[in-house]
Parts: sequence; C-alpha cells; structure tokens
Amino acid sequence: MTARKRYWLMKSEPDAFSIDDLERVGTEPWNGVRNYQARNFMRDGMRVGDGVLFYHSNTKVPGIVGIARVASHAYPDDTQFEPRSHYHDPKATREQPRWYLVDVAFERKLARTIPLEEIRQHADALGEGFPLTARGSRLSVFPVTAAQWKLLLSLE
DNA sequence: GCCAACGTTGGC
DNA sequence: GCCAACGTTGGC
Repeated sequence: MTARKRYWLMKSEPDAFSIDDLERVGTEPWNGVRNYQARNFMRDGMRVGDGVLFYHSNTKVPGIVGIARVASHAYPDDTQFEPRSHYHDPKATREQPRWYLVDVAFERKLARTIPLEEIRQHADALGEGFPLTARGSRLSVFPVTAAQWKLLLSLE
C-alpha cells in the first residue's frame, strides 16, 4: 500500500542555511524549528519521499529557490537537549522531547528564483489562507496541495 | 535597520 | 483562562 506523495514548503534563511548549502551536504536534519504548528506538520504529516519547495526568507529577494524531498521520518531534534545550542529548550528531556525534525535531501535548484513578489500575483489561484500570501503569516513549514505545487513550479 | 504581525510565557 | 509583556519572524 503506497500512500500518495505529499507536498510541503519549508523556509530557510540563506545566511543560516541556503539551497547551495543543501546541495553541498546532500541531506540535512531540519533542526531549529520551534513552532508547534510547523513541528506538527513535520512530525505528523511528512513521509519519506514527499516533495519540498525550498524557500529563502529574510533575504533580498525572498522566494522559492529549489526542490528537496523528505528523507526520513520525524525524530527528536537533538539541539533541544544541548545547553550550548541556540535551539536549546530547558523544558525538553530525552524522555519527553518537545521538538521533532525530518531529514531533507537536495533534489535540484530551480532555473531561477521564483520571487515572493511574483507568487503574490497568483494569490487568488493559490487560495485564501495560503501562508506565503496570507497577510502576517510566519509559518515556516506548511503543506502545499498538488495543484499549488504545479502552479508554483509552472512559474519557474 | 525598522517595525507590524504573530506566538509564547507567566502573573494574576 | 485572560491578557500584557516579551521575543521572534520576515518583508520591506
């Protein structure tokens, strides 16, 4: 029984971790997510092989820059246990982890960046509540429908 | 660098 | 359970 592939969008600040970094390392544990909604999507929704739109945030031209895929099931984010880590969470324990992540594997870079500015022009087609075009949304991991995936990549 | 919007925390 | 204060996100 093979489940249908799902699609996601994941944001990263290129100064911290860019699509080029992912290309170089191949696979990366997506650590540092400290938002419950984003965590739940990774922990409860993602499956190996799912498609990921890689988005650069907080940069000169924010937008979708590449495609990756989910490369592991969710498991605890080790950085929550490390006192030295920027992502340390004193309330998390090995027995009761609070934060989970998945491994993300590089697939390809887009031929060009699809800028947020351009994505906004398709806000109606993407639908109300799509986090990239919804006002004020800061969600860094969220699901993308097959139709949204197709539309966004058609802009490449 | 600014700052609006948002999520989380903790006092009550 | 409310909500003010605070810290963070992320476009501009």
